[in-house]
Amino acid sequence: MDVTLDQVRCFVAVAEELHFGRAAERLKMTQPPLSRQIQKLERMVGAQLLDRDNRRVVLTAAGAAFLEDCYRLVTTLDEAVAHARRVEGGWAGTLHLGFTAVSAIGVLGPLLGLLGRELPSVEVILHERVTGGQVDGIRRGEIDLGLARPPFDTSVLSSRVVAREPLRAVVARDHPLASSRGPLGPEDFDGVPVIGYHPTTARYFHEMTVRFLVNGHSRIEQHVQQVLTAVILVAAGQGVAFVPASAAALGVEGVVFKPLTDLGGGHPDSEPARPVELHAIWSRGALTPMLRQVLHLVQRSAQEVDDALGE
Amino acid sequence: MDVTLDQVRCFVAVAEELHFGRAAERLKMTQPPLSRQIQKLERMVGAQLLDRDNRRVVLTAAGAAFLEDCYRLVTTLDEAVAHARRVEGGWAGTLHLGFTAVSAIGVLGPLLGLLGRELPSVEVILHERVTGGQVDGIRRGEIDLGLARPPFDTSVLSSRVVAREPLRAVVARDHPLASSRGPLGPEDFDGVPVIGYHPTTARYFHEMTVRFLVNGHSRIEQHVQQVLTAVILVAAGQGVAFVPASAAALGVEGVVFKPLTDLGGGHPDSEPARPVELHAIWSRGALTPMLRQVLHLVQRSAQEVDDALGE
DNA sequence: TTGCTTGATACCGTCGCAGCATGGACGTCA
DNA sequence: TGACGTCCATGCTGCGACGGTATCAAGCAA
Repeated sequence: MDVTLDQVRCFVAVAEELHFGRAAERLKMTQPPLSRQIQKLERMVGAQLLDRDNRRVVLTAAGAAFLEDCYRLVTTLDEAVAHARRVEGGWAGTLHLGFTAVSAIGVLGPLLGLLGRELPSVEVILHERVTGGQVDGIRRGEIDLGLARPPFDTSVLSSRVVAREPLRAVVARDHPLASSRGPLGPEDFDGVPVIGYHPTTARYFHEMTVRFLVNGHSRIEQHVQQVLTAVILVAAGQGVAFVPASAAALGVEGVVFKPLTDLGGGHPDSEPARPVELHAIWSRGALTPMLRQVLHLVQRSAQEVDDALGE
Repeated sequence: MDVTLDQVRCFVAVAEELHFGRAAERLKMTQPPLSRQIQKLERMVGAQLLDRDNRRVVLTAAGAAFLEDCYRLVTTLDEAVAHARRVEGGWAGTLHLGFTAVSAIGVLGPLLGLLGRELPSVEVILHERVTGGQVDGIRRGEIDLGLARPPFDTSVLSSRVVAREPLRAVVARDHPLASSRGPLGPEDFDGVPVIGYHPTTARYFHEMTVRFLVNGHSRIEQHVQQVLTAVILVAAGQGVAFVPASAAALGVEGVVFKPLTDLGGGHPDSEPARPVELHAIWSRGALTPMLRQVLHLVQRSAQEVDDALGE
């Protein structure tokens, strides 16, 4: 046979009361079965835990040591149950969060702050990957939630817009366009060398660049994979590039960010003024309670960032 | 109702096998009651721990978290049982060890070393007290084992000789007796001022001094309580004193230790050559398993010290 | 379709546990 | 000193919980 938690609870009661009658009362039972449980426990443990004659009950050294461990035992159990409930409710656990190196600027920071405040028992593990890598990670179960750019395979992924921001042109500080007034249109870049993006690994910005320049006569000369690379090449005098407004936060020296005329013809529900979208993505059907919790916070975080920008 | 350890064990088995049939086999039971136990556990915990359809079983996030805690739980229980057994056998626990400041020199060190090696799970708490204080401590349960000088109240205390050593005379380096040859007898101290001990608080050395000097004509001029004090007074030129041979280890400068002629008429079973006895004492009837273990080591330790001295 | 696997359910027998009554040892009080 | 009270242990009994057998239902394979 084996030691039972009931026996442990009985022992704790008796050890604290040092009196079988009162202990039985506390356990809402009668004294005889309590005596038997203690006897059985002592037999299982293989040590005399209580020294008792007909007059008094005292803990043996072994009993005192065992009592300490019993406290730890019941505490551990209570915590285990509470923890399981919290995890089930999404209030605790581990969140594997994917994000893109530059694109999440201005979103990831506030989100992590909010997570730390609102879900302190959730451990966040960050995975910096490009959009494609995040999609693979989600499919393999390595990532629970990603922050990435469309488009996604909506048959296996669910998504939600987290942030929209304007598209900007980056030009070197000594470039003629740097001193222009007002928003720039596609025609302003006629004949200007443009740093473009890789059509597959940076598909989103590639298409956005192409869409902006449609019907124009500029020359797309490079195919970088990251926004940061594009900005650095601009600073090096290699041409101009189109980047999300938040790229200004990268702090690259020697470049200026210029507004653009609104981009038409994007997704039907996109805002022309802020066409660059960041989405939260997760495995369709794997909307765990924790993901639900986190998505609420993602929305709140995006809202707060929006409000701050609106001021 | 309440969570049972059996349910926990069932859950661990299923969570590890991810298969009710195999888990049941491992638990030496059939599958239906196992299913019921898991259901009941989930009801008790208040969270779904296993996601199962008719084809496969997977842990939920809550289940994975709970599993970790379950491991801790059973480990804690096993350790608690093992610990209780060790304590009962005297292999672990806490030992309150009393000793006298100077008298235990040469005994306490080796004993503590041996305890640390042989009973590493026994925590030793030292209590430096004079013999009387140790006796009180034992009576109050504050001390388990004392290292003290006779006589004791043998109706409540058991004792065992731990060490015997010669009595020596301490004299200042520039004292006439310092350069004498051979053992000194009582007559050598005729007319010499002798530092004596307090008749009640240092009864043992008081009586030993008086017994040695019986029929002599020396003057006992002080009544110190500790051996160390006596040696220091000797160094200060206040006279000579009688101390255990191990007092040489105190390292007081400016004194020399001189052998004495054998002391007759001590206890019937005492050795005249080594009349100063150190006893281990404990509460009669409170010979716990741990005390038994420790007493063995005390004997071994004394034996080793004796052997070392004999070389 | 049949057959196999696997978890859930129904039903039943048995074992264990709790409760009741009592015993036995010890202290207390008149 | 004997009657009484206290307190833990033990014997006995009834019930409830648990495990086993049989079966079902769902999904996959050939």
